[in-house]
Amino acid sequence: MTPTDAELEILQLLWASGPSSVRTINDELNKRREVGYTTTLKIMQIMNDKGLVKRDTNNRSHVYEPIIMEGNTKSTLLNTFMHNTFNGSLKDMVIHALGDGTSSKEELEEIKQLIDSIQKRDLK
Amino acid sequence: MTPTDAELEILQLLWASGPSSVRTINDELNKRREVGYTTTLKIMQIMNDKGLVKRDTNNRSHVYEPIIMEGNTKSTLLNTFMHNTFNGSLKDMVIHALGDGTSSKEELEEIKQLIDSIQKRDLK
DNA sequence: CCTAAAATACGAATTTTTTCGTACTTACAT
DNA sequence: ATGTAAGTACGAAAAAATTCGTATTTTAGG
Repeated sequence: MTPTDAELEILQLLWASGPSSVRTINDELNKRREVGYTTTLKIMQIMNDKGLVKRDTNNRSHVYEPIIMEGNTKSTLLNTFMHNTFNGSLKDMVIHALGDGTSSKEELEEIKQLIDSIQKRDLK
Repeated sequence: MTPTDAELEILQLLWASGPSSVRTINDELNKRREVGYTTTLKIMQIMNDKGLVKRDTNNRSHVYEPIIMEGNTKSTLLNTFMHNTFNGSLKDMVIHALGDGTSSKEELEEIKQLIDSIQKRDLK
């Protein structure tokens, strides 16, 4: 199951901070924009129903924790997006990502090294 | 204005094939999945209202043509996605795109060359 | 024990996007 | 001229995602 946008935003916080209460997450969200507490609560309950997270209900304030893995989830989302937008062409996507001139020298160099390390890995 | 998923799918066809009638586009879509003619018509009318395309109504069968540019549109979509999913980190995104081992040797090589050409370009 | 603060539960309203039915129009072949 | 095939127009239903109000529950402090 793949998360919606609102769910993804919360998952990112959970992945970054570890198990958290609704209060904590809602406070984080409200640093960015105004969101009602029950809105955040509801989304997190839905995520629980869907099996994206699990929760510990032992204490009054429930603690939510991601079940789905960050890496897998992002790869799936990326594949879907790449398919929809770039007809599945990684190269096309990279052209658009790098080609607008906003990438720094360092960033380009880093990415080349990244590819090198993948190529070395694949040899083994 | 950025297109929805259904709009993007149609835009891709228009970008690829040039100005087209609703009939043509709907036929293309139906090679992939079943879509009602009036559904396609409606989306294309909405796109016209939004200013994503323009249309020539001189003939009975109207001919639609994209107004928004393919490159710009895809870059915008990519930026939004990268922001939502990878916290704006191009490097993280590339890691996920390349790291799952599904990229061929050739593809990796091509992308390295792509980066090289960008680096050369940026020197000038 | 009682109250207030802070949670959860849950239905429902809203918003956005997609899909489609129906009415109307146009062009053409007979 | 007229029937039919192929369009367009448009409202509204359906589906998906988000937001929130209100009722209820829980807990800690006085």
